[in-house]
Amino acid sequence: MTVGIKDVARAAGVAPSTVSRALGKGPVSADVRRKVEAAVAATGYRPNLAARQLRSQQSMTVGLIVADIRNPFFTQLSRAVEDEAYRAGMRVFLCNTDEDPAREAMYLELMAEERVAGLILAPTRALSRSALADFRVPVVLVDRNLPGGRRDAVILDNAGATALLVDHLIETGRKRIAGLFGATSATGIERRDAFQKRLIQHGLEPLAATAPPSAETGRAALEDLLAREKPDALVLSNGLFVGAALQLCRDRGIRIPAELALAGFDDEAWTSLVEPGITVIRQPVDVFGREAMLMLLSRISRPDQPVRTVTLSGELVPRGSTAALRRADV
Amino acid sequence: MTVGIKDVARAAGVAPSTVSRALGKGPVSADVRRKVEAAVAATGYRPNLAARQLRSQQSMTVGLIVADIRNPFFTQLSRAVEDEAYRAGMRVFLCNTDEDPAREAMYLELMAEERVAGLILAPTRALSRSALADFRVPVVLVDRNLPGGRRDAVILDNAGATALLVDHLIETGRKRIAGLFGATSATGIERRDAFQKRLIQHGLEPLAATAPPSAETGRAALEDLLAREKPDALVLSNGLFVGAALQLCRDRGIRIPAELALAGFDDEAWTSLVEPGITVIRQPVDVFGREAMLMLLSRISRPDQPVRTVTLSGELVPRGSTAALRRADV
DNA sequence: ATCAGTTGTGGAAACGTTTCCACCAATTTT
DNA sequence: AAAATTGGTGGAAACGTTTCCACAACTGAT
Repeated sequence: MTVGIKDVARAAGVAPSTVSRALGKGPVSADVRRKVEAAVAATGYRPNLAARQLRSQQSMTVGLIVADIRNPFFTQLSRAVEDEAYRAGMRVFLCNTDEDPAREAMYLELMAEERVAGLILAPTRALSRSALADFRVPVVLVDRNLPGGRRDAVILDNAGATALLVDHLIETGRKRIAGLFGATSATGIERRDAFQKRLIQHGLEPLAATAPPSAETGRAALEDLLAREKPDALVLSNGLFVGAALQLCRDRGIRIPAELALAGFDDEAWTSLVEPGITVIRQPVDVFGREAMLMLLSRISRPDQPVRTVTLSGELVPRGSTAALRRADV
Repeated sequence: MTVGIKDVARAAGVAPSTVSRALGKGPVSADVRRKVEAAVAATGYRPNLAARQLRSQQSMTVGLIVADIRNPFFTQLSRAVEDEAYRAGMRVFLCNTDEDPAREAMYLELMAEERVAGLILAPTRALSRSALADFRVPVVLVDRNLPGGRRDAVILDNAGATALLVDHLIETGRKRIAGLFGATSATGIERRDAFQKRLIQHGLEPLAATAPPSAETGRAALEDLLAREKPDALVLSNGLFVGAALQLCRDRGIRIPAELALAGFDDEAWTSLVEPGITVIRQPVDVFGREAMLMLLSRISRPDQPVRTVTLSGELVPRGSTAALRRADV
């Protein structure tokens, strides 16, 4: 039925092993190579990846497990990873956990069974230590680090970026600054901690809350936060929350930036399309992806090299949502 | 080094074939099943998917090839497909062509070599007929059909949805309606044709242009269209173009809807956050994904069943960007 | 009590490659 | 001129499973 390497060998009048070498990198005469290529074209032969992988005991695919495929950060990241993988002649197996630890565990297991060459992972906070510990394949963490720092990782300088946001809000005259942070990621927690620390340094009260990263839970947490704390500024730890906050303001008729300033993470396209534009931290997403893939390739080729952590800086993009207060607005 | 089924067999005191049956569905005694499970836990055994697939000649993974992973339509689609696949005990191998026919051809080839059980595909218009013709695995097209209609497909009623948009603009008083459509997809072309046909039916001049689906090319085409045709309404065939059009209006100070009405496809979250909200066609994206996966499973189980095409309807979501013109605005 | 059927088990072949080994011929070195 | 190296090739083993086959030990029907 399906045409295998033996059929090609027969068609070319050589041995199967010779076909394998001609298609791979082994030394073959120009004459044989020509004949084999002709036979491949004639038979419509396609190598069976499973057989190849089984015998050669190595795979050309790497896994990429992201927490939320709908988040533009992760889609852009996966594109960048894929581009770099393509450049290195590798394929990417993309999986989406939806911030669900059970699903994350399942995909981790799957990757192990696939015997992927390596894995790039944006872990949930609930990722059990052991699940990764008995994982023999090279792993690079991206966007989210794990306590212990025993793995290669490429992450944002969350403390620095959060401080940029807080300082900016204080400079523009805000005094009651509240923040909502993602509960399921190390990133969200790091940003919250940095937020609290920085506000205390400024002698202000840190009004922080966390929520699971969905539009509904975010909105509920925000409603609670606004009612309880009456803030004059809001910091949001991801693009989803920024959207939820803006929607809430629209529904309630809360004026931005006069009544409430808005600032957050992730420079999604629409943040500059709304009125006023939203002040955000822009992350070098493509660099995240590229760097993670290169790091993984390097770890694959030399498994025992020392662990590295690459920290990238975010950039403050000030827009109308945090414009300085004029006398008239106060 | 790596623990195989033989090691488990030895640990459990049974034959490898018995382990295989215990882990699979073959008949085994409760006693043996218990022993095997204990041995698996003790040895940390993980089945080798490549070996399993090679021997059993069947794969539990399906491929999903989308044209642009950054487009929310496709990310939401892939989530829906994945959910449904998960429910059926299958995995999804997600690939992104970036609307590039060369890349599409490469991934098609890859899927064939992977021997996937089936493939869901959003093809570019440039997809060569032959590339798919000598493709033996079951294929379901999604979002974009191919001429000939010889494949299962689940698509939008593009003509109907476009007519909804055009009629709505005419009802709200627009006379010079221009449209920009994606050049790389069958979908874009179908929408353009329906656009032109409907306008002609109304006795109006169809001002249509096409462009490759990127923010830059879209913007350039829009600038040209505005300068040349001086339209009072704009129809955009995808979310990317809607964003580009809005950005252009912002930059030029063009007032919406007074000077120019905006309406398009894809109900992305931000279209209700901007002022005014954008009138759009909402597509049942989750249904697309679910339906495509079910269709694929059905085709896999009965390869010779007749070809089906499922056509879904879009829903008009009228917002401020196409508000009726008041006297004062004219 | 014999026969047919079922259930549980082990041994061995098979899936489609790559790679090891052996070999030969042609070259280069001693 | 013999020895050593090199380039090219074929044969066969190996990768880790599943599945086919054979067989034994039961079950229930004749």
